Order: sequence, then structure tokens, then C-alpha cells
Amino acid sequence: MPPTTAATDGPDTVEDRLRAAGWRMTVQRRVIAEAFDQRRRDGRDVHLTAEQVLAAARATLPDVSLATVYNTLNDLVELGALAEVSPDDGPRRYDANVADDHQHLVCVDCSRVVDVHLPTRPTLGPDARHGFDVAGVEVTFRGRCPDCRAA
Amino acid sequence: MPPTTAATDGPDTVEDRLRAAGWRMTVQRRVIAEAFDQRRRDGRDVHLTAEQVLAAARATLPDVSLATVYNTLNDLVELGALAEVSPDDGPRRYDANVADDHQHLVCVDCSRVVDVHLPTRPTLGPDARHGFDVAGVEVTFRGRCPDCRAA
DNA sequence: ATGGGTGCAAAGAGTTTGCAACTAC
DNA sequence: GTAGTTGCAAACTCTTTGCACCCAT
Repeated sequence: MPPTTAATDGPDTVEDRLRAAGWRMTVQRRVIAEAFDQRRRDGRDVHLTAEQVLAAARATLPDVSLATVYNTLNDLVELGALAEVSPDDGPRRYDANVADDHQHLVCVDCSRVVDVHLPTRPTLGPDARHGFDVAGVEVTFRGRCPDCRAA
Repeated sequence: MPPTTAATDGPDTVEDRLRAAGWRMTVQRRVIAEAFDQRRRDGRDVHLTAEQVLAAARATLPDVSLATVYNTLNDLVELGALAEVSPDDGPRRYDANVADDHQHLVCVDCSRVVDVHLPTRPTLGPDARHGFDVAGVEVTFRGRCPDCRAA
């Protein structure tokens, strides 16, 4: 089972990535990974805050600590199994969808995040790079979600 | 004088906008606005943190408080005279260049921000909006600036 | 058995806020 | 004179860290 699989579907879960990296599989890490994997299996976008992960993890393991959640989330980001979503303010969100290149649509009222796909992503001409070694682009659309428009 | 002026050049300073909005011109607000206006006059990109604004303001008015800086920056953002630049982490930055549509190039090491201009900015097809009322896009290129590459 | 992982509580960064004194209008 | 502003300090939110105990390997 190749550890660098990047299929949209299949066994490329957060937990798999943890295992593939050769880390100790503790119950805590398993339930934290499961918070993402379960929702992904349901076909949903997953952009959880640390508190949401804590809540999900505590559903099966009531004594997990917020510190462990943060530690694990940071480890998973460093590993490349999760991506951070920059909010304008409020708590950071973690995105389990690292396999396909996508952008975000964020609700300015409730901070809900939805994945969107651009046909082509913006690039910077060599003359516009100001000598920077450009590593990536991040595109965020901001607006109001249907629920907040109704309210 | 319409308060929604947005000329690229001319007397459209942060201080002007403050005045145009009919606010009380205190010394504090003047020196805070000046921190942006002075650098803009020099033709520089201006993306200051609250601490940098405080330092600049204290150069001429040693007793300004950080709280006043924050209050004023928030007021100026609400007024539309400044724009917030979302960092991935670290302190928020404030951009005085609200007149022309532009994007940012941010150094992942030192957080330096440079303005860049895209020929066309990305848009979302109606079917990709997920029912959102999309109000704006934000494009951020990330990489290493020349100084940090050298180091 | 042992080194990495955990939980707790305390510290930390960045920002906001309550309130009495002050000042631009 | 009076309402809007200020400065201070305390509070707040989110995240990180130090340390003693614990458990996956």
C-alpha cells in the first residue's frame, strides 16, 4: 500500500497517513484522525476547528485534552495530512482535503467553509515575483452563505 | 464631497478619509493616519502591524496607547480607508492601498508583504457559488523573499 | 524498559473592553 | 457643556509549552 496515494477516494485517510509516517498509534490520535476521516467518508467537506475536533474526539474518548488535539493537528499539518485554512479572524480551521487542488468559499457571517474548484489557478509572471521564490497561491472567496442570507 | 472617492492618486489620504467621514480630528488619529500616509507618499507599499503603527505614532507622540491604535485601525477599516491583510499567523496587517485592486505576495519566513497585480482576477461561475452571495476574492501568493532566500 | 505521548495548568501572543479623565466640537 | 476619545489595566480568545505520569513499541 503506497503511502503517497492521492486518489479522491480510497484508503488515503488521515489515519493511514499517520501510520505511514511511522508514528505511535495512540487512542487519542486515532479518534482525532477519525473526526476527519468519518466526515470525509460521508462525502462532506471537512474544515474543523480545534474545538470541533475536540468535541468529536470526546464523543468516543471523553478524556482527550485540547492540548493533545492541538499537538496532533500541528503534527498532521507538518506531515502534510491536513492543511490549515486561514480565517480572517476566529479559530483556525483544518482541512482534510489535501489531495485535490481547490480553493475556499467562506461565509463572512458564520465562517462556514465550502470547497470550490477554479478552472485554472492564478499564477504570477516572473517579472511580477519581486525576486520571491513563489511556492503557492491561496484563493479565498468571501460572501454570505444561504443560511445567513435567509436569517 | 462624496465619501466614497477612490482615485489612484491625489489627495486621497487616510487622514482625508477620516476628515471626510466627519470624525473628530485628535492628535492621536492624525499621527496614526500619518504613519500610513507618509510611507505612501514615499511610493512604498504599506502593510503595517498594530505594533509598527504604534512605533511610528510614538515617534511624534510618545504617549499614544496601543489601545487607541487598535481602536483607530478598526475604525479606519470599517470606514474603508484601510484593508486588513490576513496573515497565516502572527499579527494582523493593515493596508492603506484600498484604491486599486491588487493581490499580495507574502514571505513565509519574515511575513513581508508586497503588492502584486493580476491581469484578471479569479471569479466563480454561478453554479459554483453554492448559493453564496459572493462579495469578494482574496488572492495570496506565498513564498520566500530575496532577503530570506539569501539568509 | 524507555522514549514518545498525554493531560493539566500556566504562560503566551494578539486583540478587545470597561471605565474615569480629558478634549474637540 | 457634552458627547466622543483617550489611556490604563484587566479580560478575552486562541494556541503553545513545561512537566510529571503513562503506555505503545
